[in-house]
Amino acid sequence: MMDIVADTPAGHLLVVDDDRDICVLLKRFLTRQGFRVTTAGDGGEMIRALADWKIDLVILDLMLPGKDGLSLCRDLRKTSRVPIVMLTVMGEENDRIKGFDDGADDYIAKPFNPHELLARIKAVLYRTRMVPPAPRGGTGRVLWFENWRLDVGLRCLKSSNGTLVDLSTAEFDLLAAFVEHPRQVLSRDQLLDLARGKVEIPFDRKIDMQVCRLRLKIEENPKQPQLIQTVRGGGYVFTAKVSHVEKPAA
Amino acid sequence: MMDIVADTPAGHLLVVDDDRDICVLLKRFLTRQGFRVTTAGDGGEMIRALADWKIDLVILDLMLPGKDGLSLCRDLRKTSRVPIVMLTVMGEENDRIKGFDDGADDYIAKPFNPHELLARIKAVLYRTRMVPPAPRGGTGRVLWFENWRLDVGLRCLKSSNGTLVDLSTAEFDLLAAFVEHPRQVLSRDQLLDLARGKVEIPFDRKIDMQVCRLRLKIEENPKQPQLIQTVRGGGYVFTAKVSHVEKPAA
DNA sequence: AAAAGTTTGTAACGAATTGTAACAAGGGCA
DNA sequence: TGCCCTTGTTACAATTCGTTACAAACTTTT
Repeated sequence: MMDIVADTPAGHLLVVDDDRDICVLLKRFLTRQGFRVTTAGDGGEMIRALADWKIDLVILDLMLPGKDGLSLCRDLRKTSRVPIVMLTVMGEENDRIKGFDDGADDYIAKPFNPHELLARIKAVLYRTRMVPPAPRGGTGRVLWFENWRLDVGLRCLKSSNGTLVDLSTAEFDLLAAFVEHPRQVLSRDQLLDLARGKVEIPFDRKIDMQVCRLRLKIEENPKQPQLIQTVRGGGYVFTAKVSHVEKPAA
Repeated sequence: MMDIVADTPAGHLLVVDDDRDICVLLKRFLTRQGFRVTTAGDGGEMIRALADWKIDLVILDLMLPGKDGLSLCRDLRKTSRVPIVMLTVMGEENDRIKGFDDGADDYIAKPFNPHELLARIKAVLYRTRMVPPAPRGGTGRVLWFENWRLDVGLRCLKSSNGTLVDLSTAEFDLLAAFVEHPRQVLSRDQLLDLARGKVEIPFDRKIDMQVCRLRLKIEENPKQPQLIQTVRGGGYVFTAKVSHVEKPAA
């Protein structure tokens, strides 16, 4: 259950399509645009996802194995007010209109232009007022330290030579906590709180491990760490100078 | 030769398209917009251009004679991080999305609005351009005394011959306290305070131990200490002459 | 749904660091 | 010199941290 608290995405989308490729590509694209994306291959998975998460918008393929998208759309509307964008296939004009009839908030024909889909998603989200239309101020935060560029919105870390460093969620959150509180000694409890957003019960050594792993990825020489230094009996400090850069709205 | 300057997002673009007209038109337009533009008609020319110049962004047509744009895109991504904007033809929707999958940073469908292309180029350049990291600020305080160089920012101590002396955190802090208060008699309480930032309760002999250990590491002859001298009944004094040096921006 | 691959958390061991105790050494003063 | 007091040093014990190995929890693939 990955729960991201540090920087909430623009919204949580659910893509329902039986074509795995489409799911993957859409997930990648929309994630890059700042959304959190969950995918489902059929109606069952969709129901489950909707039960498990608070979904802001559903992108629903018209043709699905088992129960088709239209019926799902209808069903959904009976039980929920979640906005729906239907994916239809070029030429199925009738179905398209039916899609509207059956409660979809918008539709888009496959093959589609991802940017157009994005625009529709934003428009629907805006209309339904679930989420502010543009990514909020914090989303585009980009931070520099040493030779690193940390894009909080995109949740990625690049070296200045351009190589992308692969950080897991937990690693990213921890690093973000450090970078956003440079030159402060952060106790393990504080770090746990900052990185997970939760106050965990017992004194743990999770953080130690996490720090160790993080150091392996971002320190030149992990044995003599420059960025994350340990304060015996206190916690850890991030010692680099951090410069903030505000990314303009896309 | 390229310039990394802040005034304009201008840069050196490489347009790869087998359609000579497109190349010419794009070159004219983009040049007017302040970019330096090189064109290539196929993959071979592209490779050569990339070798000859420092290209900031590649505009790559999807359909090319010989090796097509997609494979080129993939290849390029393996060897370089240069941003890529793909040109696709309306209707090649699958390829379009695949372009994303294969590492393009953005794409635009032909026929396109030049201004839209311009906007995409700028956006990609902004997203991907690496700004040199900010120099480390005042934290780079460096202090000299005798034959030693104490880098407070890097928390390391070097001998003038370059050998690095390995100090533990507590040792470093204690030394820093001394070096930053030269020629002052510092009581044990003061030292405790300066080095740990805390006022500890009972009178201890911790400091004595630390001083002893520090002397072993930095004194030529620990039995007859020159740098840290003890003041009987008072504490310790750091007697060396200290010169401050502000570290230049890296 | 099983399997393979990731990521995260636990346990444990070893190493480094720091504090305590004990005693030796040295200084000042009668 | 001999006695008290302070400091230096050694030995040892107690923390604390880094890291490896492994298990549990999740994800993604098949």
